[in-house]
Amino acid sequence: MDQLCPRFEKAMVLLSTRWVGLILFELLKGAKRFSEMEADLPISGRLLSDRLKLLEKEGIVERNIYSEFPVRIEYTLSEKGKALEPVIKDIQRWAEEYVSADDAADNEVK
Amino acid sequence: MDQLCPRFEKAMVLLSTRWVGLILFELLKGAKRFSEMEADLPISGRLLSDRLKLLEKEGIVERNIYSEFPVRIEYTLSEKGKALEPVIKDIQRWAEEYVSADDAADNEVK
DNA sequence: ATACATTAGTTACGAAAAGTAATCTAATGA
DNA sequence: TCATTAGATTACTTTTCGTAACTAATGTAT
Repeated sequence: MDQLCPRFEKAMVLLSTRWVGLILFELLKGAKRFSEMEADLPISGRLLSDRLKLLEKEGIVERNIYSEFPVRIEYTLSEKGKALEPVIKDIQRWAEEYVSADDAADNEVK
Repeated sequence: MDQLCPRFEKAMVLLSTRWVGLILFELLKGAKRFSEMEADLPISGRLLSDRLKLLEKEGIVERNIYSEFPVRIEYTLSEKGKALEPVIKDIQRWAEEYVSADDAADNEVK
């Protein structure tokens, strides 16, 4: 039995947190507002708020406030966040090659 | 608001399932028995059992029974499972570069 | 001044899911 | 009968989730 690298384990736990992957995917496309993400992702406002706070705390997401009318708040990826792009891209490639349309349907139907 | 690709969403949900990443990491090192994984990973037997069943159902993990004394059961990655290696490697690289030792400590201390 | 609209959350709370440890089952050979 | 491996089951606690209502800041209309 060998030890897990603590940094790896930490990364894994973070990235395994529900919705974190999808939020990263969303932000890789560019800056997003709270309400845009809420509309795009199958996630409630409460959870989205929780996750954004978590990702901000971890230095992965940045929160920018623009004092316009009405107030506009944009979320973007930090350098640390952008560095996760290869992970997301690999998952996309894998999904295209190995996840069948039928498998994917399981998610919807419930 | 654009639609999420169902295959990608399915892959993301699967890979975001708690412990799945660590189990894949473990199996990328080679065939493992139930008790080895239980010892290596911070996860109870019940959950390990659940996750292995899930991964087997998804065609990612294979379960091989050897009728020896005592019975030996080994888990290995299928081709579909091995194809996830780049994802895990990317996460390792990212963790080494961006997760500080202090951050990693958060995981342990609780 | 008062009331309303807009964006971005927060809070409260019950329901559901996930977590654990400990104990039980089953197959097989010594 | 006991030991070994693998896992299922039970009983229980903890965490997480989703809905819906509420807050806060700011500008606009009356």
